[in-house]
Amino acid sequence: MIQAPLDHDALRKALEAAGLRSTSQRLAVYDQLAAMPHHPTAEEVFQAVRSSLPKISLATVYKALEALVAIGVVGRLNAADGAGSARYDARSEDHYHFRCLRTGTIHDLPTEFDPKLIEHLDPLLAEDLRRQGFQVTGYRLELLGYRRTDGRDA
Amino acid sequence: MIQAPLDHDALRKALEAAGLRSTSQRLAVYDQLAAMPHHPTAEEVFQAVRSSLPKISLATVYKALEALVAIGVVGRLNAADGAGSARYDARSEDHYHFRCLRTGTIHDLPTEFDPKLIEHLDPLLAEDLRRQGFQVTGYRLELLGYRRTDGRDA
DNA sequence: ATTCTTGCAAACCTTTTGCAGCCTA
DNA sequence: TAGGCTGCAAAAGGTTTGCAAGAAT
Repeated sequence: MIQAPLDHDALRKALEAAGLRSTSQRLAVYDQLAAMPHHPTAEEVFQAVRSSLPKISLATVYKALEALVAIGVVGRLNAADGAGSARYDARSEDHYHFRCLRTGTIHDLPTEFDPKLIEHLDPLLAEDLRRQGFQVTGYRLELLGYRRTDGRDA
Repeated sequence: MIQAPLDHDALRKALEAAGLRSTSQRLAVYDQLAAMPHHPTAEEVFQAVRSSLPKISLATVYKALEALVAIGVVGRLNAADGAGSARYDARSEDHYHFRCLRTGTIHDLPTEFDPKLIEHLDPLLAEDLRRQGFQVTGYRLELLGYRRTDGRDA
């Protein structure tokens, strides 16, 4: 099971530590995001959050997501191939994604394997890159394919 | 050195084989794209192509890029993290990218290493994924970091 | 009390589309 | 010649911004 989402106290502290205020909108956005298994778009988060905060606006959802990304408790994922909208992820640490080429949805991958993939990359390559002026600080691995249609997928 | 870009004859054949026509705009877009080392946005391609075809329109550049992606001679890369614009790549086969977190530019990585990374992924995981309904057909690996500022980068 | 945040609407940017005229096969 | 393609302009998403009123510290 992925990772325990932050509770309100932890999230309040994280916001506070960054000099940001903890508002009901930010908490609600985080809660809804953490509860959605397929990393949703801002619009999807908006629709979900309306159930608890009917008067929230889409702009506020964008701002809240931006704040959560800024403090590092939420990640923003790129769109399928440059088109469409961004997707958000309540996990902050490195992990892998599976992107369904049919629906565009993104799923978390179990991370029992290879948590430090980059250490396996050819050390010679790393040396080579450094020499060329590339300082590598992280990586992103995404598996592509098709998800059996049987439920949570659209 | 990466890969030889297609010459006009090869590109004409590729377009023809797909039932598409070879136009000066499509050839020019491909040429400019292949000549740019840091995978450019549609707008950047547009500006570059104007030097040879001053009356080309941005819409045509988008359509040409779409055609080139459709026949598989150009790849479309996702935007940095969901925001901004897509970037294009005149290479079609699997390879790796380095994304500069400062400028957003994307560079090709030398591919001397690990051309079949996915085969190294835990076979157990692959089995696990299949059981869960994920059919993996490809993957995307992107290194993130900072590029020494010394030239082609903005 | 002060400063940050919200919500609304308008602005913005990237990408797509409709259509008349042009060009390729 | 026929049908795809271009170029223009307008439309369509998705995301950001300006600002007055409201909320958090």
